[in-house]
Amino acid sequence: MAQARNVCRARGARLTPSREAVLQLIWQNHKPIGAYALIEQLAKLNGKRVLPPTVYRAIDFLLGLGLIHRIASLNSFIGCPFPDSAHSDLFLVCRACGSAAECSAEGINSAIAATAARAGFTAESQSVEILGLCPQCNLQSAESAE
Amino acid sequence: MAQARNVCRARGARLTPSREAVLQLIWQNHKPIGAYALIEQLAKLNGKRVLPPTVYRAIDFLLGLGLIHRIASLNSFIGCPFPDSAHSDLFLVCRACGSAAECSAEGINSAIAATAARAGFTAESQSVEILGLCPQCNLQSAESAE
DNA sequence: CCCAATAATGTTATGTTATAACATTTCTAT
DNA sequence: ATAGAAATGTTATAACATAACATTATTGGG
Repeated sequence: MAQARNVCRARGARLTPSREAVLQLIWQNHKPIGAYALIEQLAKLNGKRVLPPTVYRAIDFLLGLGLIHRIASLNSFIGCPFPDSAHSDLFLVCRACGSAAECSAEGINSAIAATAARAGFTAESQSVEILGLCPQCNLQSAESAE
Repeated sequence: MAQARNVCRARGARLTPSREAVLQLIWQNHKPIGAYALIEQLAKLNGKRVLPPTVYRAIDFLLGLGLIHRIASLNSFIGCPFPDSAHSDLFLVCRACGSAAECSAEGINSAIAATAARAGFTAESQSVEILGLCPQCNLQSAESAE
């Protein structure tokens, strides 16, 4: 959270209470969480109802700063573990437990850059999501299959 | 379309008229198209109203056979140009014109496989979408900036 | 300090995407 | 012909997201 404050200060952005609350909730979850689940949790915390624009605005703000990421294939959001450094925007999404691990993978990014360049395409951002089984769930499914 | 029929025959699946109609529409569009746009077009073709489950079922069927792909970042669907061969599921999505070009990029797939393996993750499918400007739109934006 | 400009939030309404659940029809193989 | 399976029709609603405008809070210039 201190890190988040630094990022905001560096960019002249205001980490207001409601934005911070959304960031907290997303960070506490170690899995991607949907906007409406955030709405519910926020309503419970605040003791009053919370409307969609409230959280979507906070989400947009946090996405813009790179403090969270959107997992397009799940319509949900997850905290970014390295908000200051450049990152790959690459996720290993487990279909069993719903986790989404962000990976740094230089090889992939350079391969993507090369592919885009070859096609004459100017890459601006990317969404790379690998769906499968995380190590834990993989073990479990192997056990249950015995 | 003959190709589509072959794929179906090979898999013992039935390319019924409504599935074929949806496939046609997706193929005719050279850009990703959303489910509700398909519903409209299909209704116009058929001269009667079409309900969501109808197209979503066709979409699921076609996705299952690899005849179309889902572009997660756009909630829309596009035809697969190489339905029989293995493919990368990698798209160059233009934010200006909305096109989505499917790329074969061996380097990326091997890099992804290596990253997943290193993390002990079993990859099953992937969604790799590069957002940016396609060559045509790139030129145009360069011109208009002069 | 006050005020105007800007930024953020509140509020109402609605748009867009997707699926659950169950009824009916069509197809297939015997 | 007929039972079982596959596909489609139908109703309803769930889940995700934003437009548009009103109000409040913040900040910087005077």
